[in-house]
Amino acid sequence: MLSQAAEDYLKSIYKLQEKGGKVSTGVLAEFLNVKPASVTGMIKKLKSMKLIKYERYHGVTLTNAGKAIALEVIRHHRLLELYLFKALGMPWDGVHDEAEKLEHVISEDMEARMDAYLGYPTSDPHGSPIPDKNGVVPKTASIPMTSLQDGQSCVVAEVNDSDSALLRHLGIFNLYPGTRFRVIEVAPFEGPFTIDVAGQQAVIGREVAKHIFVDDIHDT
Amino acid sequence: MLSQAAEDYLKSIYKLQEKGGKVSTGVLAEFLNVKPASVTGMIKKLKSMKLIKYERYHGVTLTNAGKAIALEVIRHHRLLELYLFKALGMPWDGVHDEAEKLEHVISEDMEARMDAYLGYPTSDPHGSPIPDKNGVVPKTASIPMTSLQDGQSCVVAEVNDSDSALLRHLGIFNLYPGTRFRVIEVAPFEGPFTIDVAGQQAVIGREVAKHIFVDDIHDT
DNA sequence: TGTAAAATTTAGTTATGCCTAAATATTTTT
DNA sequence: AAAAATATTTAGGCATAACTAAATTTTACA
Repeated sequence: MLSQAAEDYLKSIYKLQEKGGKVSTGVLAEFLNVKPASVTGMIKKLKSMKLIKYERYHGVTLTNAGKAIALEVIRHHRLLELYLFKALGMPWDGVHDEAEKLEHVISEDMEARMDAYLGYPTSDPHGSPIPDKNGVVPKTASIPMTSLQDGQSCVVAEVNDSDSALLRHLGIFNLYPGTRFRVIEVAPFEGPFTIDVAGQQAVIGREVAKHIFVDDIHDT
Repeated sequence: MLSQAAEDYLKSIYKLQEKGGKVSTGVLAEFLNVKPASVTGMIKKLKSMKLIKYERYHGVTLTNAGKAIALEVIRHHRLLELYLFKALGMPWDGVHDEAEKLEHVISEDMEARMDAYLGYPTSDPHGSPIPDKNGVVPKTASIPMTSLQDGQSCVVAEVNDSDSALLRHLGIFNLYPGTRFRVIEVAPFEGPFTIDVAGQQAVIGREVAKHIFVDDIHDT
């Protein structure tokens, strides 16, 4: 069995790899809140297990075996988030931390039971896709809210799940996945977004908007 | 935060202490499947944290602080067992292993939500009492099945939860907590018990009977 | 293109929690 | 009550996964 630390490394590499191909030691260290020297150590171990490809000073990528494990852990995490949200009524800003601990310890049987209970869902409470049991990730096609223009209407597709204060803030405006809103105005010079959510006006700063992804865009 | 290993030691000391007062290094080592030398090491650590009382060569007992932690872990375990059984439909011979891993990682919030969902239960699927959130353990007054006589009728109160093969075996005869059965015959010379469960006859060996505890006994 | 800055790796340390082997204390037996 | 058997502790090691400090490699720019 793989250690929790190793699973976290693989999961993190997967997430960072999605943006840019190779993942550097420094970026991974920053993401995992450890020192770069510690990352080098774990990298060697993961390489010896053939879970990553690695050359000194040149970053890492996952092998197929490594990717499979990363997706399994992500699947656990997202299924757990949705399960805790729906079955136990946990607030959407609380499920991430709980899932972060549980994802490493649940059995395949428990995974399957949650999956069935939830009706084989494809996304978690924050809109992130849930890989299926074969590691296939449902396709999503959302764009950052920051690229919206005045007058455009859209639906919240996904929000960053790791910052619970941000999630509480979005909850106040009802900005959950599935919620439609319309951009009233984008203030010039990288200013905030004034939007209309179900008749209510809200002002969303750039920093917040960066963490919101939307789709189904219409000009009005 | 206390390590999982430390929590397991405290939980084990609590369970062993229930039978005989002080817990010896050897008994604890056997129970935890580690070597006595390892136990000595952990004991020193727990003593320095004031969670146990200990004198070289003379066994350990829990302090109030240690007992509180032990009961918290046991509460997690038993709530989880019942939750997995009722909410996810896990078989009663599977919940122990899953709970064993989860008990160390769930939050107080999750504990409270499961407790509420289950209606503040007082016993788990194997009939073991669930300590309340203040560490108060519901009183039970069951006796070992091995002390039953011919013709006595009783109700299953509690069965040992850690041996899943045993639990599967009992499941075949419907010997769950709450099930009433009658002793038809106790074979002489430490022989097996022939019993009647809802009209069905079953033969239960001594070794199995040792793990079954019963109450509400009537002579018929 | 050479040098300074930045990133990364190596080397050596720490803490946990387990192990074996040897030493020591306690208990049982004769 | 001494010897033998049993239990426990000490001493020294190992693996994991983090750390700091120093050395090395890469990159960026002057």
